[in-house]
Amino acid sequence: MTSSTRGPGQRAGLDRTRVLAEARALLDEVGLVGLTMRSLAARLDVAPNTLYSHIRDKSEMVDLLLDEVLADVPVPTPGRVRRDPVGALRRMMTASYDALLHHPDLVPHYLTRQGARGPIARRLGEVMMDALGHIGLTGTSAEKAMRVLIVNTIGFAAFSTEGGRDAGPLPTREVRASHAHALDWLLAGITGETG
Amino acid sequence: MTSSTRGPGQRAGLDRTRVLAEARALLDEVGLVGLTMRSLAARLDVAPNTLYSHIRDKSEMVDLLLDEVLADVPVPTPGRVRRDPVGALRRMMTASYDALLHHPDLVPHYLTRQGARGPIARRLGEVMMDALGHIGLTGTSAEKAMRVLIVNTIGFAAFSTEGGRDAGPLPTREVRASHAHALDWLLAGITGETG
DNA sequence: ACCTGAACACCGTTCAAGT
DNA sequence: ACCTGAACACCGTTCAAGT
Repeated sequence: MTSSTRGPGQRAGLDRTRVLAEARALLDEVGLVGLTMRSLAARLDVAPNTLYSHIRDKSEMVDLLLDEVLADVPVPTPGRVRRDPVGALRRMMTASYDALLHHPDLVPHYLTRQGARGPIARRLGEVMMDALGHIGLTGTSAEKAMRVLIVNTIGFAAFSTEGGRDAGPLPTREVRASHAHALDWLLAGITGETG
Repeated sequence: MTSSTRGPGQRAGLDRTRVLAEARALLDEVGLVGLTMRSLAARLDVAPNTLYSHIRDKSEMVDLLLDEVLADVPVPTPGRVRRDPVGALRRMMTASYDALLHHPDLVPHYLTRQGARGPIARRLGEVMMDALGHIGLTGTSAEKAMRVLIVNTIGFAAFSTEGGRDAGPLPTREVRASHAHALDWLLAGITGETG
């Protein structure tokens, strides 16, 4: 079951996407602590070092998983962003908060590692800059506003998930309300910036 | 040098405070990644398992270090808090931000673990609640405001120190400015809460 | 190109024993 | 009470070799 009889040279039918899909599944089951190169290899029924044929190292794998989480965040259309930029920002940040809550273990890494720097995260960043532009912010002040919103979201997501996957039914209502409240305060500050 | 010739039963003159002091020194030198039970034992010139005579496990040690970092935050006097509660909050959060920046590796743990729950952190929390009370907030709304301010500070500290101890001369000016700006927006929202 | 066996250089922690 | 040797159950990663 754990390691079949397969000699060197005999394929196991693995590819990069399969490895990543199984990594995500394993992450959901056992958390980041349980997601080791060796446990992932066991699940795929290959030797641990086989993974290095498909992935550079563990940190690359984690980075890819981080970006995938953000795929659950709906991207508003340019028209919608133009018509209601503040609402678009509010929805994006709330959806991001919810997406992050589904993967408590990963959250701290968004703040630590360059984290949200994969293609999906970059796309979200572009849309945010677009929305801020419609509010009247550009350049460094827009970047500052974006940082503020991102930190608020990731910070509260991390705060909501203390202790990883053991701390009760995920978003204690109070913390979720705090995130929404802080978001409003920040958006008020950001829009007031231009007046 | 690394391991002297000492038989079982022969004391090394260790105690809990000495262990913690040396752990903090080692942390400053090599970062959290380099702070292992074995490296700390080597520095103290004892066997690795000796540490368990003075500390329950590694997580307890990290928790104690987390709390120690906050000792650098000046606690305002009750009179000062009464006279200028908003200013007191601003100074406390800014000082906390700066203190956290001195220990980049530790920052994510303040959001992840119950983190800031040691005696020093609890004392700071009490003073914050006192200040919020003078502004006019009590109960759950005061707790919400406190959460918002704490998340903002820790979040930006984490954001300031991407990649731990390798990312340039610590606070990129822009991020530090963002923290100050967000702090003002949040304090404005908090004080507006009561009007 | 994909996979293996074997090994390297580590971890945190426990257990029994010594003084 | 404090410390040791030895061991357990792990890690991530590399290297040479096989098809």
